Amino acid sequence: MFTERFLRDKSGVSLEPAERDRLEAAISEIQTLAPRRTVVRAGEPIDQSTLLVEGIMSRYIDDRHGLRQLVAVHLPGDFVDLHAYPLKILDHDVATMTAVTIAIVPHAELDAITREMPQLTRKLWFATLVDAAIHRAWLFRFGRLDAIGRVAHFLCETNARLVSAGLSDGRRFALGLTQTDLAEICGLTNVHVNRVMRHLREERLCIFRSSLVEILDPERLATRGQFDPAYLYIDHRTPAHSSSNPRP
Amino acid sequence: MFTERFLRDKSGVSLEPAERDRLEAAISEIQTLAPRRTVVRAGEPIDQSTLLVEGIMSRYIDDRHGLRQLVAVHLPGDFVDLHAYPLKILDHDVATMTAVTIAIVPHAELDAITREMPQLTRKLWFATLVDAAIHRAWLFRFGRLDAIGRVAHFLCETNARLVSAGLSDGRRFALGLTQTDLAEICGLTNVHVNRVMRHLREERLCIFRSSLVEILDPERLATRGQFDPAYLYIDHRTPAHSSSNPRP
DNA sequence: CGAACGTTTGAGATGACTCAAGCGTTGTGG
DNA sequence: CCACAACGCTTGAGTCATCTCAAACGTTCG
Repeated sequence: MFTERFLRDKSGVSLEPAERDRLEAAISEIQTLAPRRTVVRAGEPIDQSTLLVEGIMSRYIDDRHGLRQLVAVHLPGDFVDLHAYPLKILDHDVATMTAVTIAIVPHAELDAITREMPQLTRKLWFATLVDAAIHRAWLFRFGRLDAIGRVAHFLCETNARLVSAGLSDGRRFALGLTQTDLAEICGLTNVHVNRVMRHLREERLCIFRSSLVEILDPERLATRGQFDPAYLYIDHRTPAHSSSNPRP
Repeated sequence: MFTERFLRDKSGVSLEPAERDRLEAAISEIQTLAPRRTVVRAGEPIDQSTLLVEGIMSRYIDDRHGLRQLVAVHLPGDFVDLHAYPLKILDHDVATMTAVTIAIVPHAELDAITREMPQLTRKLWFATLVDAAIHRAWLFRFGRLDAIGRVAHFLCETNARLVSAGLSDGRRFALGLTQTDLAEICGLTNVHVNRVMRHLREERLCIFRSSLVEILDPERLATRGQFDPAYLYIDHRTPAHSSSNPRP
């Protein structure tokens, strides 16, 4: 079940069995890719989209000097470039951050789905709009938070999303990123991210060492990052995930 | 024709006459609203969306202390909160910036459209994704540009969008915003925006006085703001707009 | 063992902020 | 029709968060 985590726990739009089957059937191929590979370039027409099964991917925009600004980080269960289906050409690049497993969905299959299953179409639309809501949260992060707040906000967001994917227990999760990655995500320098991490550690809010994030005080970390998870549209009526165990 | 400017010149998705008629028929009401009124609050369920006919609207997220971060500015022709149709609840507030004329579209009408007109549905989906692309451009602006670059980028973007709406000739356009509005948009203080505007004036790049923006050197302004209009998905095969003439 | 990569720390530079005050324009009520 | 209040624009001075540059240290892996 490659689509197992897609739209899991999203309020009011979790997939019906028939819809999930249809989406599974739309997958043309499963691939594994190495870390730090660009898989889609801005401006190139594309006729398929990528569902992330395992690993972390990113979307970024290069500036004139080749410095990249990350505009999204994708976790297992995300339909990374589903928006390429209506758009056909992307305004940004897509890359792997870690090694990943992805499922390829041809746009021709999505054409069929939009013709035949308007309810499922609306749920796919919904999924792209949650990504847009995350963009807005990132705008808030950039515009209103200082360096410590930005990192705190990102860690809270990632934790909430991984809990929803069944990959965090709410306090500890694996995150195969470097401090330099964190810097690109938060619009800071790696040097300053390092100082921020030291601060979070000394304040007993959060520890990030050797790809393991440990949130010591979720409450205070969320307050420091002014984090309110409403924009993730996670349905809290269905509590945790007993299906797949969280991995440390 | 209240939908006249909606999706105008968007590459590959301009509306067929039948689609435009259907959308016009979906409008339940036309309203005019005063400047600086909040019209939708985050977290409140909504069952209708707003097409902006005239004026400027904004979307924003409040921080803990009530300071707002703008996450979008909407111009005539924008379907301001179409994303509320799949999402049902918004993660941000929606407000008028100037006096506006809006067209209300009930979600029940959009339900009918998604059932009956998959092509039009895909175009509505497309419209929400262009908004997301603009979010990404804003993230780039915040993460990679200094104060002068941010303002330059925003002015270039607004110019391009207004040209597409037939409301700018590419060099001069009316923009009923204050320097404080510009500061909220660009994540700066109004004091600093004032210094930025002086710089742009002295460099003969752009003048903004009494609600009139005059771009003196579009080329250099775009360079200064690292502005590349690709993310707006405007179709450049159809040249300028002879106002509301039908196109071949 | 050496090379590549990531983390850590220090010192100095700087872009944007805060606070404060003055000026110009517009609209309104006496 | 004037006075004044409200609002937006402009400028100055001092502060601070983050950046840049630089160097050292730790870890992993071929």
